[in-house]
Amino acid sequence: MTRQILVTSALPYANGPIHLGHLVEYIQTDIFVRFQRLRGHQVAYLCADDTHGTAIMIRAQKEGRSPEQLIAETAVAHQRDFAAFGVSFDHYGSTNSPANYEVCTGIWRDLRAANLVVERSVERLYDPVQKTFLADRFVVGECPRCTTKDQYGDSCEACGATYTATELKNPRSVHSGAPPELRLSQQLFVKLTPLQTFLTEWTQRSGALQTEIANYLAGHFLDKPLQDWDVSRPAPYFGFAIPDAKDQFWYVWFDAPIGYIASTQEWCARTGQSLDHWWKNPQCEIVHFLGKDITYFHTLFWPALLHVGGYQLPKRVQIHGFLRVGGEKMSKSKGTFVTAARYLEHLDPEWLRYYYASKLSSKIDDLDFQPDEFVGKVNSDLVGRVVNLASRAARFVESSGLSARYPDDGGLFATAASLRETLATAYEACDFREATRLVMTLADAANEYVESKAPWTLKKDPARSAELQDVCTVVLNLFHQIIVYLQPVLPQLAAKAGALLGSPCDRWELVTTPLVGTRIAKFEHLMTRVEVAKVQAMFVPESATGTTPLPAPTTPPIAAAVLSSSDTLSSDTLSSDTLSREPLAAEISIDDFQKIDLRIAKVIAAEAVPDAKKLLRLTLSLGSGPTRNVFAGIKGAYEPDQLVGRLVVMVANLAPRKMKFGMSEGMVIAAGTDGHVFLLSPDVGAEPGHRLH
RNA sequence: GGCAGGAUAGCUCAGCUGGUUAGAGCGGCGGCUUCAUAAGCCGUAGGUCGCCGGUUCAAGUCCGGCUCCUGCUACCA
Repeated sequence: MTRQILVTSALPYANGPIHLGHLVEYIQTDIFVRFQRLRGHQVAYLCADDTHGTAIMIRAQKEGRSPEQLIAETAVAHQRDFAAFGVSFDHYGSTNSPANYEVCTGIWRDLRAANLVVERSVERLYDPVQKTFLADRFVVGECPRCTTKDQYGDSCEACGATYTATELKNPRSVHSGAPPELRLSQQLFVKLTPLQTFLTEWTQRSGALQTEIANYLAGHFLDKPLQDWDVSRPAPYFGFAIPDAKDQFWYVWFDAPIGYIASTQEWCARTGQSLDHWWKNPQCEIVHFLGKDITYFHTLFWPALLHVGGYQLPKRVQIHGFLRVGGEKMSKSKGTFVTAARYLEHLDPEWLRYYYASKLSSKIDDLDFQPDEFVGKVNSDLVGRVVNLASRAARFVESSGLSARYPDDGGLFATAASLRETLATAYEACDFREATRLVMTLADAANEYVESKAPWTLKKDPARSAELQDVCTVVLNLFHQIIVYLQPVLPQLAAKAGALLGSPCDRWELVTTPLVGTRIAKFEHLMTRVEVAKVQAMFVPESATGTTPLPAPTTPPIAAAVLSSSDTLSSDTLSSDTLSREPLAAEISIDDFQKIDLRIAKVIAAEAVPDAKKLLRLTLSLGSGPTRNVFAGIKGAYEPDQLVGRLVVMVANLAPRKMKFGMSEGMVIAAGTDGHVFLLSPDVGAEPGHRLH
């Protein structure tokens, strides 16, 4: 049965660029969407920019232009980034559109008709310079309890006190610096208590929500009367003026989710469809993808609005966690706040799609980007196992094509085909980690098959050419199945593989029918390997280009240490003020220090490396155990002969590093910079193997 | 402060309603192979399942307490 599915990703705020954190959501949604399309279902994937609110208004003002100019520019950038990552929206709108105003007005009318709108006078903070009301977080001052400076208007990060913004000492607007005033504002509220029974029923029993979310709502909001929701903001405000209220605008969170409907309407108008067919049709499954930070809006207010407006409620709200990098929050100063654009300067978008897929489950857990793991997944899973299959087989059948009949493969093809329901279940549940894991077991089986049939041996015997063709037919068919299964994750790879095999990989059921008798195109690499250095290069601290000191690298210690071996030695000439030239790194714990195993080592042999400008090859002894081969960038400062026999300090547990001239199994500690390098020596008595504490 | 989650091999995670010697992938180590983008195959070592107590014939799994981590927190619940 063909399903009709409307899918949305949360609307990105038009106040900043798309970054790797956003992409967790858009890639996750896109994989789901492409999976459904692959299965032959009718899918509409909709999104839009979220354009209203104080933040955008203030920023545009600061930049001396209109909010419309700002959001127009952002819209272009956002859509360019999404396209680059293969996010396949059917339509991308804007909440600042006539369509959105129309839908907002309709729902507003329904709220009024249901008697759910009430007016109330509220005391609010006002910035007299910017002439705008201020949310609590736009007011800073000293904590009234502990007097810590620069605390926001709601709570103190130092002592944990909570208070209202008016209690701050020396309060000031973050926009203008002016002390805020208190002013009365007539605001409009949506009453939610009349909808409480409905919301309780829907959140707890519809099955649309993940269990954690249902529990959260039950224990936090639905256990007591829901508060009325303040949906208006006084002028000036960048947004839609409420048609039947003077100088009041809809709060951005009122019109933002309505943007889902408005975007659909624009798409329907463009393609000659009916909006009701998508939003008022019980047969249509509405699925929202969003981050956990906006759970509350999408699981209480939004269903309330839909309910009152007579729209279908979401069949499913799929909530995901946040992206972390190296176990920490993304940070601009640490360089881990990576925009989509910066990623694209260094790396292939399909790598990220696969990496995220391999980590995503339907849980709400945060997802941690780990550079080493990223490299491992791409190189080992995609290049080493999947793409390698085509690489191992395609060349043997470039002239002959595939066998006319599918040969006996011991049941491999049938087994892979029979996995399709299990895989479909995993994709359907957004358990992409499980899906990719299962596909990799198929790739393993296929590689074992190659090994057991040894086509390279068959090739040497012209009498066995038919057998060779059969083996390659099997391998390429297994490859084809794998690619079809991965198509939602890797659409570009699927397109390239389709061209190679002369058959598209665009329908799920293709995995049940072997390709036979077709020609195979000349083999070209389908995907390149990724190098660690390229991933590291992406993490550039924001301050790196300025004059502020570089913070300690957050990249894994291995990579950082490897970089340091060349960086410190190749940097500029010695400065008179060495400390300011290379400022102190961030503080570390004793545990951090103890990870580094520094040892006394004896130089057994030293020689210049031919063709290397700066390197000496050292053979180091730690007293016992095997000697270490270490390349050190000290050629300009030391003669090999003078080093033999002396003691040095080395990092003994540094991961071996493959260098152009061989493996380097450690790092020799030295001070100074290029041309002025000074090795460290212990006092008399220290022996090779001694650890430094 | 409140609330929702989490803690299982070096890393990322599976372990359903309690039931044989706790699993997978990656990484490590050893061997094999050379068709392939130094890719592949085989083998192997790693865990007092955060801590304490309880229920039970039986607990990673259930209950209580504790510790630590993470997130959310609207005009703050």
